[in-house]
Amino acid sequence: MSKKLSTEPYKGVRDFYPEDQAFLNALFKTMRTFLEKVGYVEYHASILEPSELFKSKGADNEEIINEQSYTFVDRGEREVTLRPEMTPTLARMVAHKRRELGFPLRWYSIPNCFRYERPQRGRLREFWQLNVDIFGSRSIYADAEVIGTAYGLMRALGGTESDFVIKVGSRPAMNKVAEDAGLSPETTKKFFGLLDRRDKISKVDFEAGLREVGVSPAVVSADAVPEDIAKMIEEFRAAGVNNIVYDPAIVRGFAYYTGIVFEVFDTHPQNNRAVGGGGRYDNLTALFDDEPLPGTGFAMGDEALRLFMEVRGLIPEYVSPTQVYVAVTAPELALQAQTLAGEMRRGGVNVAIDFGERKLGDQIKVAAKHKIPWLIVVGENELTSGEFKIKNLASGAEEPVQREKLAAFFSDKK
RNA sequence: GUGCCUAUGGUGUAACGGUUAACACUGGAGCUUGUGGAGCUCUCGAUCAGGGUUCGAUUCCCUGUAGGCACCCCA
Repeated sequence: MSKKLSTEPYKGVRDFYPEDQAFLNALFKTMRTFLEKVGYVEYHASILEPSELFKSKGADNEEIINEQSYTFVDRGEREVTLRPEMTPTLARMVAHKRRELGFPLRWYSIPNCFRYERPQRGRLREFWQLNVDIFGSRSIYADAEVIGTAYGLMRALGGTESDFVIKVGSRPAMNKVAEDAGLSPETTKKFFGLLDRRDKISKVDFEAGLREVGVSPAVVSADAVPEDIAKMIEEFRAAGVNNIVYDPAIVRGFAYYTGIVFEVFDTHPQNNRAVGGGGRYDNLTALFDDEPLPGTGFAMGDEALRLFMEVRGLIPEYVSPTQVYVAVTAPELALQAQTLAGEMRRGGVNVAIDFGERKLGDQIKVAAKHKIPWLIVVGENELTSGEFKIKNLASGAEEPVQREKLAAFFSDKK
């Protein structure tokens, strides 16, 4: 006997069974509805990009491309990469048509991305990542809008203000701290790395590290709020948004950010993690042309959001998109059941039928197992009388309905 | 890349180093001849791989593999 294949999915990627896919779809639907309400439009692109797109962001990122991406050579000797993030693609698309797009531009996308790394809780090799960006504005109100949009989305997903906190930091402010302290580029890098790690090390170690690089702990305290951020936080307060705070340790790695940066943190004790983050970048299209195009935006991962919702019971119970299951009392009636299903479908109802190969009890079982809310039995009696009993599988209640009124019965029960 | 933990049917668990690896759920078949999504009967199905210790290994040891978690990194 030959060795059978494993039924496990490839390392770090997920199978989406109908219930999983239903959740993902619902999550995306909430995202789309909310973002389109506040003026964003959706774009998309291929998952494949030439590798060089991800290589040129800066010397520091060489390693990321070589070791943490899916890169291979195609049959035409081109080096290609499965996108590990969407921003370079976005920059490419915007730069490609910048003369005809019209700014400010509000775009969003929900791409799947791949990163070659060891999977762990909340971090997988394939993930979907909402990307929200505004191009063509230097206004701090664009930054504020992006932060407010992240806030609004968290609320739209069912989060309350105590469920998450948005920590806002400032690259320029920290650059100035480094400059005032007379730090060399290497020491500045060390300083930023220290800031990034602050929440993972003790306060004593953090402050000792600061003194080591030559920065006073006082200037990186949460009390030393940069003026523009203080004003922004105050304006959010006035608008009734109270969980946005200044945090000097938010610097977002060594990425392309040049201005305000922020991260959305889950406050649940068992789920203390960033669910997303972003900030301002003013030089992104520099890869493609000479005229700088400012932008600001953020990204959120599907798995981090799912965990956020899961620990709070915000994930709704699955119900099949199929509204009605048509059971038949004998195989010979399958065609009649098809006809009936067709009538209901024309009336806008989602209907699946059984082929009558198994007993009525088993057919009911299948409908219940598939979480289909309603059941209709097609038998000789019903076909003759034209009256069908509609069974609610959740409550067990039954209700007689005339054949021609079936579709109407369900039309208000979506 | 580093460290820690885990590995028994499809799923969740059980088995002091000692009979034929047990139980529940799920799946399949049947009975109850159209409301029985229940009940009853039957049934398919597992010790990750390779070494070692032992009279005897699911159990102890080693290696490998896989998975999980944390670190590194996090675009």
